[in-house]
Amino acid sequence: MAKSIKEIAQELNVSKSTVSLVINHKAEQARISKELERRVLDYVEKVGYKPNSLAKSLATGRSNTIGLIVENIGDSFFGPFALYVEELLRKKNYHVLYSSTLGDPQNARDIIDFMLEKKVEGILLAPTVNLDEHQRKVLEYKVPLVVFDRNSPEVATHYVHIDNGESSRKACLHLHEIGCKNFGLITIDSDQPQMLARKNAYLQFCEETSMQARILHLSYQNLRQKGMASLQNWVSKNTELDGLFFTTNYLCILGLKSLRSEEGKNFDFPLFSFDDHELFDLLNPKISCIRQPLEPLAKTCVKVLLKEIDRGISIPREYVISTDLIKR
Amino acid sequence: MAKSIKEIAQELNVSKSTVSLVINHKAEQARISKELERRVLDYVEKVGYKPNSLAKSLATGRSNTIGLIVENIGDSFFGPFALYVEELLRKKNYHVLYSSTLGDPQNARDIIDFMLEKKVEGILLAPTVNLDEHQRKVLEYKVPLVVFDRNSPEVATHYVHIDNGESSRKACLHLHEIGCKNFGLITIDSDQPQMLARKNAYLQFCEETSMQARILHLSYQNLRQKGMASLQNWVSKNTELDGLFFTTNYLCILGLKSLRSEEGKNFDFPLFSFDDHELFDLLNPKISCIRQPLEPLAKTCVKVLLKEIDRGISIPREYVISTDLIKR
DNA sequence: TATTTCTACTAAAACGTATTAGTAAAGATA
DNA sequence: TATCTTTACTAATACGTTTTAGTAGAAATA
Repeated sequence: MAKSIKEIAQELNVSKSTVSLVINHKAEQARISKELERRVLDYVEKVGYKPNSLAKSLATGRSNTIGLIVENIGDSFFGPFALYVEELLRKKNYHVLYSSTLGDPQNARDIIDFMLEKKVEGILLAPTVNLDEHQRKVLEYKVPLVVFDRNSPEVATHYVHIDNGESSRKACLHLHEIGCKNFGLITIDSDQPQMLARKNAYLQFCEETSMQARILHLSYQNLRQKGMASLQNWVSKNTELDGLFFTTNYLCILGLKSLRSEEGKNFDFPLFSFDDHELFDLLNPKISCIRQPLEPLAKTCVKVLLKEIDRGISIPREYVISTDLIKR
Repeated sequence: MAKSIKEIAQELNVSKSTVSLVINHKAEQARISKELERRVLDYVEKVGYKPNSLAKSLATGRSNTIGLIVENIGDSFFGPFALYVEELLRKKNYHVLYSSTLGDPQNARDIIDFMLEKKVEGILLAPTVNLDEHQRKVLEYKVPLVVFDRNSPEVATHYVHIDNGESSRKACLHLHEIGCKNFGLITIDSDQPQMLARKNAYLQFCEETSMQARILHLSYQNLRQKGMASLQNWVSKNTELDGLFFTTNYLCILGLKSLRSEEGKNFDFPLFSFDDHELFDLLNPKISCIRQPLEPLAKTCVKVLLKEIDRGISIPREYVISTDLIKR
């Protein structure tokens, strides 16, 4: 069905080179006559020629594809983020090969390998833990790499992120201002740097204000099943609590669900979420939050990556995007 | 950095064929001696050989990639759906080249062309309107195509979907049962078949029960800006309304936001959404809904597509997945 | 008229792999 | 010892492009 340049050339009684040159708008520079150019162009149009991208990439070394590696394409942060990325890249004639790691380093490694094999021209990565080796590998292969959302301090890459510490501090101040003098922190039990930064800012705040630190660590594994129970348990034990700060929106949602399901026992203290959610402004209690501005985040990632691709790999830098405090 | 088979062969003083055969576990069938096999294997391991997928695909005709074309990877239906698809395909050693059409047929056509050029082995498509030609093109190119969520009746493809009419009818019956005798329908102003089916079932229901049909059509363009106003306006004009049926969840969310923002004027009739949402069970008023079971949907899509890829293109069939009515 | 320069192309090599037909050497058979 | 098999490989071709060096013929120059 799909004709190749070779076939087209035979059918037109010209050489493959001629056809290729014409197709790639190099007729003029290769001194192909206008007549022949037209003849080729018309025929190509007529048979509906579609280039074989694989062969093309093999010959040129360019795949026009970039890899996007997120934690979970289905969640309310990465999904919309991915959409922005795709839109921005579409304009530059790039396409996206994406994959979700689900936080599993082995998945992440497989994905990176696959993308290197596919000869993506650059990779946009939200790393899992234990991914240093593979990030170095990408760099060794001279494939531009931009890391976002979190990073490994041990690997020197371009890194686009929000200021987690500062944002977390803003959150604490806000809670304090509206009267919470004993709010607790609910976070995920992992050493993802961005989570640690959020937690540390809270700890620091506690120290400064002499507030007692109350932290619940939940594990990402079977969060749905075990998380709710431990959260309920923890809250009912810590009766002095007068506010909750969730270090990410899915924890906040979990919190809402578990606290809600305890009928009767209506808690009435403020909840705060790191990361907004489409429906947070419809809920009561009202949920204030830190919002990561997705579009600037995506724009910066794409801009930095494309620059690396165009101009060659440069000295790694950090790009900090400031967050918004949404009071509700 | 990345060594090729050719280089490896030279460095080992053997032929390219030998290296290739060993790498592809065909040493035995090609009667390569165990010793040489080991030698090659060790060396390949040592230099960290990574095959060039492009060259490989060019030679074998297999890309191990499938294309996934959705409307919006960032939304709460397609995002999680995509995650399921990816997971299922990962197990079969396939990867995903995805793209969002945003409902724009021209985007969709570009995406399809790109995927054909990339030699994806199959395409999973949620079509936009006016995409018949390009769907036929995919079929002409002998690339397996499975369409989901919506289809064009004019093109014969495998089609995985829920029964929109029947589900919509279930929704109407539910609303009727809980006492709504005058509920209206809010839908999108487009001729997407699944939306039409939902609307038609409502109309049919109206006829059967002699309920007056009240329908508001909103346009997808600048929904966010204009939609809220027209919705508020419509609801306040139709004072007899005692329930609202939204034909999709983003409309329902829009509805919630616009109705909510009218302070004071608290409406207290039931809302029903076609498509669930992560947070619907946390809202009040409680939102009942039709839930499309994402996992079965994704499983069926993937299964059908892989079968087509394996066994060759077969006569198009429809696969209907039944929905759940979630009462809240 | 002999040489140079243009014109309008084409031949050939390259990208990195898979695959099939072929082959030299050793071993088995008669 | 002459022929057939088997062993252990390799040479050659193909996949579909891009790109560079080359070339035959015409036109211009000397």
